[in-house]
Amino acid sequence: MFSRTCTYAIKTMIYLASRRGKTAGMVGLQEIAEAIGSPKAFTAKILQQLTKAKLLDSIRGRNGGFAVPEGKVITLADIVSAIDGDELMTGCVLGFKECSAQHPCPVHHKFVSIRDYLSGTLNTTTLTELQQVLENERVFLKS
Amino acid sequence: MFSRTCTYAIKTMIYLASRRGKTAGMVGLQEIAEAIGSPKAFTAKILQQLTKAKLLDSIRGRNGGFAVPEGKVITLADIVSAIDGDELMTGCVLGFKECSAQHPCPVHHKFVSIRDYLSGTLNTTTLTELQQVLENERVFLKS
DNA sequence: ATAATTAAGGATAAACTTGTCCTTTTATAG
DNA sequence: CTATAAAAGGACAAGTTTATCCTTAATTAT
Repeated sequence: MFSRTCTYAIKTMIYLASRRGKTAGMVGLQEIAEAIGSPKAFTAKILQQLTKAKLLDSIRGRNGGFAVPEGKVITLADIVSAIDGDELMTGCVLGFKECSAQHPCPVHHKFVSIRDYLSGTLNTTTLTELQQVLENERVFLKS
Repeated sequence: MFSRTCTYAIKTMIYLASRRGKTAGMVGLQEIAEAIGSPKAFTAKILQQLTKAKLLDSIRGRNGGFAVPEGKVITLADIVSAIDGDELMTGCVLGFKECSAQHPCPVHHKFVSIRDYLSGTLNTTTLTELQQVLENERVFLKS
């Protein structure tokens, strides 16, 4: 469903959301990679992408690191879109460019509601919400 | 969502289902690849996989080819499972092995119903049904 | 029997994703 | 200022998916 890169991105964002408020400063790459169990150097690249997409703030140098921008509402759709693009949310499951209700692929009508349901969930699920799940329940970010 | 290989497999199966009955004999690789717009040699490998998974019959030599076994009910789940495995239908979207209702990842409760809806659709959608869609409507298998 | 046709299967290549390493840039502590 | 710490960025390596090519095996028409 999502690329592995995207799952790292989602975990990263949830972790950083859960640290927002608790820490004054920024959270470093090292800590993030340990918290979500991801390869450090690869995670650095993903953090760059998220930063370029304005989903994270970053500061270089001593005491630098990453943080979710204060006050910004971020959804799962924002993250997925930044990393995997929105093919999953808007494209045809068989990969046809011209697939539509008027000119459908054979499975179009079977999948359009699944895609909309998925898309709706991604668009309405916020980081804040997921951060609360992580805090309030017996929930993990790393195996 | 699905691998490209899997989309070729689905298109192949729908095409062969639509040819079932209409032709006495088997349908050859060449015709299949043209009908669904896929690379011929690669499609050959996929046909092998589908045959090994018992989703297709194959016959070698002159007048040989492939066909959907007569009388067999095949669902999208059968095809997806044979090609991509069932991670999509049963696994955690973040890739955790130990994710469950009791021990959930942060997005588990958001995605479990999507996964079940998707899984339900795959399991209940039959080739026969899709073949009829292809025949009765203005539907295409190739761009 | 022989030639022609077609799927099966092995080896290899191209493209993309995932992952590492090293250098450069930026910022801060001392 | 200088040394240290951290992100940015480029180059490269490993792994996986997608795709091609060629040989082998099986079947049939002649």
